[in-house]
This record gives sequence, C-alpha cells and structure tokens, in this order.
Amino acid sequence: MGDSTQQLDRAFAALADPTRRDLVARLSVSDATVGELAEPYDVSFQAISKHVKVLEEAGLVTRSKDAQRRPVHLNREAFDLMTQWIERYRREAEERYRRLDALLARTAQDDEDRRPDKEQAS
Amino acid sequence: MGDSTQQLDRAFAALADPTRRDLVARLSVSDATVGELAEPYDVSFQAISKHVKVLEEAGLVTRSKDAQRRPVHLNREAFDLMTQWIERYRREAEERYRRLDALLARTAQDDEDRRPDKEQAS
DNA sequence: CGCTTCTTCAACCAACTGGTTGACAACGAT
DNA sequence: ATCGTTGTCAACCAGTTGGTTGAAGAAGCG
Repeated sequence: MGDSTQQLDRAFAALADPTRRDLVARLSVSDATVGELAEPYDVSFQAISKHVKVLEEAGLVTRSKDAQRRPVHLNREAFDLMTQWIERYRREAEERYRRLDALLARTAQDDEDRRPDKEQAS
Repeated sequence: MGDSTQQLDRAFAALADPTRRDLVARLSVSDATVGELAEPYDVSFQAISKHVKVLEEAGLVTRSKDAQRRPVHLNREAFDLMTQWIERYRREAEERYRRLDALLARTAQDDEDRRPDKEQAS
C-alpha cells in the first residue's frame, strides 16, 4: 500500500500537464514513437522525450523495443488505479450526503412531533 | 472546452500531493475546518491552509462561512470531471486492443490459408 | 473596547519542473 | 567503417511549489 501512494503521486502529477494529457489522448488511438508524438508540437523533440519519460515513470505508458525505435503504448492498469482512488472517496462523500439528508429529514420530523402546538399541516 | 483543460490541470496537480489526497480522504468522512484538518500533521497550520487553497482553486472543495470558521467540504462534480477524462481514454485504448486482437486473429487465419504447404497444426 | 480564536497574506528559501541546447549512444543502411 | 535515424543524457535557466516565520484580518467574548 505504501508503494501505491508514490504510484498515485506520479500518475496524478503526470496528468496535470496538458501536453502529457494530449499525448495520452494521442496514444489512445494508436501506439507511436517519440518522434511521431513530437511532430505536432512546437517544442523540441527532447522536451517530448522528457514528457514520455514522466508518463513511463508514472506507469501510464510502457515501451517496447523495435530495432532503434521504441514504440510507446498506454498501460490501462495505471488508469484503473486512479479511477479507483477517485471513485472511492467520491462514493463515500455521496453516501455521507445521503445519510445527512436522511438525518435532516428525521430531525425535521422530530421537530414536528415535539411541537404539537404548532400548526401540523403547514 | 478550453476552460476544462485548466480545470483538469489544477485538479490533477492538486491530487498529485499525498497530503492533499489525505485531506480529501479526511473530508470524505465529514466536513472540517482548516484547524481540524491541520491537527494531525506535523507541518505548520499555514501549510495546510495553503493545501486547502490549492484544493479550492482546483474546484475539488468549497468553503462555507460559519462565523469565523470556514468549514471545508468536498465538491463531487470536480471528481466526476476527472474520472470522465480518464475513463474516456481508457475505454478508447481498450476498444483499440479488442480490434487489434481481432485483426491479429484474422491475420493468423489468413497466414494459414495462404500457406497450405506449411504444417497446419503446429 | 480589548482579548482570544481561526484563518489568511507576505516574504523568503530549497527543491522541483518544463523548457532549451549540445553531446552521445544504439541500430540500420550504404 | 561511415552515415543517417532515433532517441536519451547532461547542464543550464526561469518559473512554480511546499515549506517556514511573522504580521494582519475578521468574528465572537470578556
């Protein structure tokens, strides 16, 4: 579990950059080499190489070796880790709100019960 | 759409920090003031205040005003934005792999068809 | 009013990040 | 063996980030 913390650190940090999210979108269509990935951008080839390295260290992509080319491809499991984290707390918060609503409804009912002198069908 | 880019930038960056993810986990249980949030940590109170500000600017939490207290609570919609982004590309990649598998299966079949001289049950 | 509580703002520092350029490693082709 | 292609590594620079401390704002309480 202590390792998944660092994994999440890197995965979220990696996707915080719009260029890297763009690369992920591109890679969701097909695998590509660093050169192909860099082509649409104004920045230097090396900058994109760095971005890919960040994605790789975050576990979001992997590389295979094909002669001197290193095609990059997405690693779906890393994305699952992130959605699991997010969904967990989103769900807990949601559940809490449902309980809170129920509590409020119950409290309102109690208030009515406790004051029979007040108008009951208001 | 151009705005959701910046929103995602900040949301992912905010969750890249383990302390901030911890705060989110804490807030999924119940709303809390900055003071309550800061209590378990060694770092200064102001550091936690900064973290909360980052979460707020990312849209992940909001604050209400209760006298001099500012209770912090999670904003579920911001989390939805992130999961939607992740799930979109995860799903596209998944679909692509299914197509690739199908293509490979078909190609293998073609190879067998095209070479009847080779051993067929290898 | 003055005092305490909760919180933010400002200035500063060390570390990290995204960009650059230049050198170089690995492999295929000639 | 040399050349071109593909990609990484190293050094550097500017901007951001997470932390600190100190001062100050805002709201309740004596």
